[in-house]
Amino acid sequence: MSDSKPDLPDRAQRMLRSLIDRYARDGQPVGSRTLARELGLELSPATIRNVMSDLEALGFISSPHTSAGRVPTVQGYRFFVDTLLNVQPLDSRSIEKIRLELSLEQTPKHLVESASALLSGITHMAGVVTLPSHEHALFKRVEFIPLSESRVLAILVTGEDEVQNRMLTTEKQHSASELQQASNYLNEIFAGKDLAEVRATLLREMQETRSNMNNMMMTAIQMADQVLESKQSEDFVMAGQTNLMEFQELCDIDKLRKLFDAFNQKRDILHLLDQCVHSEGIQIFIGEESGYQMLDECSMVTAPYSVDGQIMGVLGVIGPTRMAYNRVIPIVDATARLLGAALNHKE
Amino acid sequence: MSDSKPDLPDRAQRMLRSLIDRYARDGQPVGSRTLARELGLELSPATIRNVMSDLEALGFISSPHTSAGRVPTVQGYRFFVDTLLNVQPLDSRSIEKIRLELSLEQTPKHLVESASALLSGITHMAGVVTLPSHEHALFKRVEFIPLSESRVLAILVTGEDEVQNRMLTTEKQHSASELQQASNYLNEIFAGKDLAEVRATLLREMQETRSNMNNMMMTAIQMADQVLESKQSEDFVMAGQTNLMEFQELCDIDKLRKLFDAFNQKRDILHLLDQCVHSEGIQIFIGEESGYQMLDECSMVTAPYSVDGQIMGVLGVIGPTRMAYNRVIPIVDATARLLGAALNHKE
DNA sequence: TTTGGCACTCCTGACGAAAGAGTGCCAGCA
DNA sequence: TGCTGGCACTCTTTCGTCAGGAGTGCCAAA
Repeated sequence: MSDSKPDLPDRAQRMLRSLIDRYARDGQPVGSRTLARELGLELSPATIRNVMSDLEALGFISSPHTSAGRVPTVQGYRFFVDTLLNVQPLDSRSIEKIRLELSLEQTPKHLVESASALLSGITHMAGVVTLPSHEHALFKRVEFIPLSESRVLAILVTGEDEVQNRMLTTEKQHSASELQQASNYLNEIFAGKDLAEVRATLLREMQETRSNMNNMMMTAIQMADQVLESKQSEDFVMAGQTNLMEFQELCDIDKLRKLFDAFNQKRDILHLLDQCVHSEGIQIFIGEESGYQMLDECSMVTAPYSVDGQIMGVLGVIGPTRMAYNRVIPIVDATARLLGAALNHKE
Repeated sequence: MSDSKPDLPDRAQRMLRSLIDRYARDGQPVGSRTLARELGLELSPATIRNVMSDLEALGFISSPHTSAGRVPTVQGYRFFVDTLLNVQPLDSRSIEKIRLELSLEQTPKHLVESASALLSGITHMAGVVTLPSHEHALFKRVEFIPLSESRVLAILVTGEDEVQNRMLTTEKQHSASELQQASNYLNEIFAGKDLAEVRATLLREMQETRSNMNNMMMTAIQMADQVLESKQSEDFVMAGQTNLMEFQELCDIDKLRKLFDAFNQKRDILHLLDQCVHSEGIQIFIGEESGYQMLDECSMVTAPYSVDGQIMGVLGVIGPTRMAYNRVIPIVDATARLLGAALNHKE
């Protein structure tokens, strides 16, 4: 049964699990007596103390001061999460609730907002979802609208009628009909193709000798290149930040401020989320592991979400390190799947 | 000199002003001795006490408990702001700094963000700016792009090349050329007109007998109506929320949470800002005056900003009730003007 | 009208004692 | 050898008390 990691006796494992469990519930250091009761086994506090001493020696728990109970360390959580966490799949009622909620939303943007609200609502922590990447959206059509001598408005319609506007500045002036021809040309050859592929093709064409290209094609390709080059700056949506104020470990106004500043700045959080994009499944940062000081007492559980096997973005939950990982992980996991599915339906 | 409000002796006024001033600085109740020193006049604390007693009777100040100093009440602030506040215009260096900062931004959206960052940065409180209303933007052109049987993408370009997308659903299917004709027609007759005016005209046309209208015109008008009807939901941009955590009176985690929830929800704040749109100048809500509980210990100073005499939106500052109004008001005022001017230049 | 004086109230911070929680260690027991 | 009860010890938390400080209100005198 227990494919126990090297040399941690079964009993110690169970105790670590119990301690983490209890600490998750009330955030107080757990003492030997409490743990004895918690554990249910017929063991005296003294025995528990011996094992706790071992766990402390291994660096899995520590006590804030001599006469306090023990608290899991980051290493303790890491071990717990990596080797002795067993996650049940989310119960079907919850899944149905999420699916229903998501099914009400129409646009990807709304879906993403709804997903982050769900994450925060269900976990009582902060939910975060990156906007779906457009990198692998399908090219549907493009239109060019001349606005002034040197400015052209490009409208790119992708996949499920997602629209993006780009303002282009051109050296020479293009007539409306020229632009019309260009867009017709592009729409014809690229419709239904993957945006990344379209871009690759464009680059290739621009490299090749231009002699055998007529004026119209030149225009078309140059403009399309401009449209595609400005990679949509990544962004994310957040909900339930204020839930984090409920946890005593974050009630310190100074920590709180650092945290909220990070949320507003977005840059650091985005960077962290980026790291999770290609993690192929649940990713967990515990406390200081993230490398960002403002997340010191926090953990982040993320999962990428994808459509048709293509990863579109990441979603997750940010909460105190003592969060109930076994509860949060299935929620994040399910939400990622369901968001992917919901995006797929609209597509 | 002093156009003193009925029956408040000059000296009492000066004392109230001093007290408010001092309280703004360190947030502690002000006692008679402190005030005596603060005031500079050669008056003994006992005298001060007598006058303070009068001010308390008038409801302008109150003491948290017997042996504490006095604190201005909401009525006290109201009186102060209404009748004995003299605001100097903002010094020209600060003005230049704001102007410069705003001049770097290109789009209205960026301008608004920059303005709110400036407000929060200069005042060390929270800055808030509503997005400019499009109600009176100028119609530049509209394009219709058919996407599927019943879905048409409408692109509305206004004023200084601001672009809005709308997805329309139509009963009957329109061909590309039909749509082209419709947009040509609309662009021809409405170019350069005020959006509100355009909408009014459209409504009128729809009322009139439709017999003398050809198919194309019908299409055009119906579609245009759809484009314009969905009034852009108002929104605002905020910056420096976390500055508010610095003030002890807001360090209570519970108050803080209510406040930040309100910021995230946006609805209530938006409603408040709405009330300020047509106030023709600086508007100040002090503490509970706003009617919203979460702003109990807070005040809000706002000013509408306008372009060519048309009010485009509101901006302001949210901070603790004890903020230095005489410093904040000129900042809000100047920023409103400068934002208006900056928007004008881009237009 | 202003002022100094005085008694009074209330908060605040310090100190110490007691209580409580938890630990480590040790000796005894199965 | 592993578990247990017991015990001394440590450290935090809580509570009450107490003194000090800040501020008030009132009164009588200038």
